[in-house]
Amino acid sequence: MKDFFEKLDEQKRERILNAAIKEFAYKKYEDASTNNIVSAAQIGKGMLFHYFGNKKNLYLYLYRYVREVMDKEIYSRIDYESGVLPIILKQLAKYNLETFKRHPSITDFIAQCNRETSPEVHDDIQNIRNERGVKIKEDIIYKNLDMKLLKPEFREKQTIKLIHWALDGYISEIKGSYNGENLDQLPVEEIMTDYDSYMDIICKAFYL
Amino acid sequence: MKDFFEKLDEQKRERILNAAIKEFAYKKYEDASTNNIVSAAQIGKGMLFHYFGNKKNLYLYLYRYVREVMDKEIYSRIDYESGVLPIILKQLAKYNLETFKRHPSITDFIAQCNRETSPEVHDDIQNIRNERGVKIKEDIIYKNLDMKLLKPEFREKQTIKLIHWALDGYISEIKGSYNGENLDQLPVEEIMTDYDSYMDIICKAFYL
DNA sequence: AAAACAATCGACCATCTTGGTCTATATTAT
DNA sequence: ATAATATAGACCAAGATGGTCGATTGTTTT
Repeated sequence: MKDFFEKLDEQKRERILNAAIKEFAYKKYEDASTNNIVSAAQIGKGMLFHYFGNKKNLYLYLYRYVREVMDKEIYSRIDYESGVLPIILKQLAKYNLETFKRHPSITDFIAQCNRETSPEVHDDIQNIRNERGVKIKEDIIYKNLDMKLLKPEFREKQTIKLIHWALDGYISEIKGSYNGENLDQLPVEEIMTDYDSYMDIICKAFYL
Repeated sequence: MKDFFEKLDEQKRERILNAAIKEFAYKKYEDASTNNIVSAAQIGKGMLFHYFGNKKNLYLYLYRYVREVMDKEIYSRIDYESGVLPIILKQLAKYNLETFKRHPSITDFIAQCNRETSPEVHDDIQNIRNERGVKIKEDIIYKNLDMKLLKPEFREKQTIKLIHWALDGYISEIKGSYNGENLDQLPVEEIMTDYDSYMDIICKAFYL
């Protein structure tokens, strides 16, 4: 059934994926409209149901898909060895932006899924979530940090949180400013250069 | 017409306001449902239209209302004199939390209004917005800062942004964790004590 | 070229939701 | 008791919903 979908050429497949992810990202399951999806994806209505059978299947397919993307494109690529938070966060930021470029609404979609309470899909999401242990980003980061690299007066968990919030702030601003159009030309390398200068300030302030 | 509404006892009035603000906060104007509002506010459907005439009037009334609240309860109370960013941000944070307590979705509602593209209300919002000059929070803050209070090596705009993001991060986390229930017991004073300890770290790191 | 097969569209369906109305009932004031 | 006001929710036409299906187009296979 979904074989039909997976055999589509990449362009069309991603058009459908992104249209659907976007629709589900900003509405609860029940409010999301398959009509909006097909019209944004520029396909006939019949096709969506030919590929996925029904709304619920589509939704669960998307959830599995984005989880896999996040895992493969981001989390599994992080190198925690340095023990320096800004270095770890920079990797996260970079891979995150690259994924954002392909699937702009992916983060919001996942957040929406986690909030989802619709009885029709709630349990299924929980099940998929538990299939593989949920990688809780923050826990993994915190466990791999070397606090001795911080200046002595800053060796507290609160410092870690502040650094996290500060550097995430920059990425959020970038994402916010690219809401909409020219996304395929998002200059990741350039952004990472700016990221470095923020990182330098943080390191100068908190690290030895 | 809306006199009827304003003469309601406070409890009911705020129930209606919050139900409506919440409904409009997370959906575009066209997707927001007056049915959801009346059922959340526990009033009959007729009443909503008795008070506001129609959906659009309700929406614009809300927008005027929240703008006034934000102005009166937050922006106009800030004292910029110290020129020290964390001190200014702390005031913002405190007043913000108090407002959040009364109207949990107010910030999201305003954000949604600013994004709003529905032709039926877009222009009206812009007009209300321009009635009084928009106070752009960040501009006012930046203009009143005394950079000489920072350690010399940190006297850059980037430092300011980092501090801003970092401290806003704490407030966002608090707001996120109180999503839903026990909001009337949100311990603002206690939170501000924690805020102080984050503030201290920032000051120790960046200020003389 | 014909026939067989697959991919695609969008009109169509019953059902539900929408913003808004209006009548019938409570409640209050006189 | 009467008049005036406040309230609820059944009801309406219009539109949107998830899902179906016959018709059409495009691509192979013969």
